[in-house]
Amino acid sequence: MPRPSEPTRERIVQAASALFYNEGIRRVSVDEVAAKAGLTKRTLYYHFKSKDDLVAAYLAARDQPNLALFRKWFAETDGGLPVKVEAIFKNLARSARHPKWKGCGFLRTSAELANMPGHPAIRIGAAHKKKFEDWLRTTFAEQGIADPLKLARQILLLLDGSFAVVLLHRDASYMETAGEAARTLIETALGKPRRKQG
Amino acid sequence: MPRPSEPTRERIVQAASALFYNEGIRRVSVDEVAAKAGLTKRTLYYHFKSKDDLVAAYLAARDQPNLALFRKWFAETDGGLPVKVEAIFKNLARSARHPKWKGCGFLRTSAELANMPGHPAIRIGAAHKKKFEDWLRTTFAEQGIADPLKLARQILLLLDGSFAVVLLHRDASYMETAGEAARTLIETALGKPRRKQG
DNA sequence: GTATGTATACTAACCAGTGAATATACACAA
DNA sequence: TTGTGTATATTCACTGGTTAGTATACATAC
Repeated sequence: MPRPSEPTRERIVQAASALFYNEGIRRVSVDEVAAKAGLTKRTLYYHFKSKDDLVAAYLAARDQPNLALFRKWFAETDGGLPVKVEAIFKNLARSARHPKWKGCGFLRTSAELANMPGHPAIRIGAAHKKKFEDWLRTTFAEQGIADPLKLARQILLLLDGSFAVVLLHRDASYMETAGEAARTLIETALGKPRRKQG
Repeated sequence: MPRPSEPTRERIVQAASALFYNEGIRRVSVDEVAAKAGLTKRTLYYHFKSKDDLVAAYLAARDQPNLALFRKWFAETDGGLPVKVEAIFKNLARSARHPKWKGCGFLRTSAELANMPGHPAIRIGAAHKKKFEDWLRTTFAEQGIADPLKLARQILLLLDGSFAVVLLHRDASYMETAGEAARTLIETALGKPRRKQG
């Protein structure tokens, strides 16, 4: 039965996403993705020209929803800039306590494919992180922060650090530690009255 | 020619380290490791009971030298606590600019094997990071920091974040950004006179 | 003459990608 | 209304290659 096409492609990406995120790229075979999507490998290769292409689609599908979530958490939190940013980390900690959580798909893919620097999936991951950084930088600039780019980069480092450390230790409390560090850095940049952290 | 034994085992670990770090765990076959070590796979399986065992040996061999390097960079830098810690990041930035640099072997392995939470390699990685954190915590405690554990965790987050971000973007300047953030956090914890970062 | 160490040759499974054929839906003609 | 061509979509069966791990035999040192 032809003529679905877009739904089919969507279904393949859904299946690929679940498998690649949970098991890793190289661990998952194209056959497994096809089986999970309920079709044959040959059909999958009709919609995607290679496994690399499928991996790229997996990450591309994560880009917008991920950023939207961060923006939502930021927007729905009442308070000043430090509090709103810290809220992102608190919400992330909640996600990370879910048993199926396995870190950041972009970072894990870039780690697994580190021997293929030009791989499309890595470019998509890099662009995703740049978008997040840009959003922070713009937000900080609007608040009159002196060096908004530097502060945005520092927050990004804390975010990605917490992804990596929480994945390694399976201890989501690091996510909250990162949030506190972010708050301290933002308060310092704002020139807020100093207050020993603790 | 029998009777070398320990040198042989060592040679295998050396070969495995180069390959696993450069190419990734699942990408590298046991045959490749054996070939690089100049012997057959069967001999390799005489010294290691499985590939997992070999992966564990690869990371175990990285543990001490890595920590020693951080301690060395810290010790050989003149100045206060913030400057000495920042020096670690500066030295790391220099390493990261080397073309063969591919991030932190512990983090990349934990990302690749995230679907096997009990894997020995992940436990070795977690223990390694704990050792680093413990060293920082002890050092901070000796300097009278109020909450040395929290600060040590924050620095660890920045360190591992910079590993991840620099690997993704291939831009070692993030390592220096992380160093500045570390300095800011330490100065804040020390109650130093506030100074807008920038 | 036995522990230790090494090599040859193999198994059984897996995997990315393809060749050839087929089925369906729809446009258009009769 | 009915037949027919064509692009779209799907399947079966296959290839050539790779992989972790092993059965068996052989060599060296002490």
